[in-house]
Amino acid sequence: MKIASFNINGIKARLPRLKEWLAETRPTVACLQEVKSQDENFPVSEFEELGYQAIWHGQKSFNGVAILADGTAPVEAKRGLGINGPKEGEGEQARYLEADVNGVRVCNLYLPNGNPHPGPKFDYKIAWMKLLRERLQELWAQEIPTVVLGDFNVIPHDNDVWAVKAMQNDALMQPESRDAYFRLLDDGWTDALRTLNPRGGVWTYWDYQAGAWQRDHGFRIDHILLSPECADRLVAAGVDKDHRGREKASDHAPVWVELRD
DNA sequence: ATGCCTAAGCCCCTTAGA
Repeated sequence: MKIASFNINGIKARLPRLKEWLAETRPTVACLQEVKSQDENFPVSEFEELGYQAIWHGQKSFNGVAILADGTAPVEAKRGLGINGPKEGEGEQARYLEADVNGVRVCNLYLPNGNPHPGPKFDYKIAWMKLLRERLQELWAQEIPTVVLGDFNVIPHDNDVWAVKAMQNDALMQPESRDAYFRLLDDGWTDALRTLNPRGGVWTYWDYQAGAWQRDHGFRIDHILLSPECADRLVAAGVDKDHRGREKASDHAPVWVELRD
């Protein structure tokens, strides 16, 4: 089965490109981030026409996550990690959705960006990552075959970015962000793209600004982590890079893993 | 030191992204 993650940056603006990607690459499971739409506006019928069933956790203007499954209904297991946003009186942001599909637990996440650093948004990012780790430790203890994927907003290594200097003050590669990410890996999760591309140089994001795509000024922040049961089934992992270069593209490219059945 | 570019919502500019 193929499990994919795609930060679409607005489902309304991206719908033609998103449907095109689903039809061309036909993932078994597609996890979406930055849906940027309220629940009642989620275009579920558009996906049903393509043979996908879906669950979603929306929010007005920002954030929002969804899980699509080919020919079957994702069975929701958890919605949100139980942490409020960084603004006074703000409720929980729509950043986490977990479901079972074909015997695999899929954890779809849109991790807080954390800029500017330092500040309350960065503190929120680190707190969010701590709660994520606790949730993943629960799943680990239950020995559930699990895939954790999405926009982590963390550049793990220096060779995951086109120029370290350009990003060194950014929340995406602060030592605290990286430490929190590596604590997850130390718990035993396998970073699928890293495992198959240990020398780095694989990007999943290119900024809209300053000709970043044309200059290949990108970095890797969309990740797919595998529990041991899933890591044993890993046959391939990749980035659908050409989808970043199309008209009205997201600033992220889709990432995916292929697991043996 | 800042804008570069894009999306959404609401009012044509602001907020947020990374």
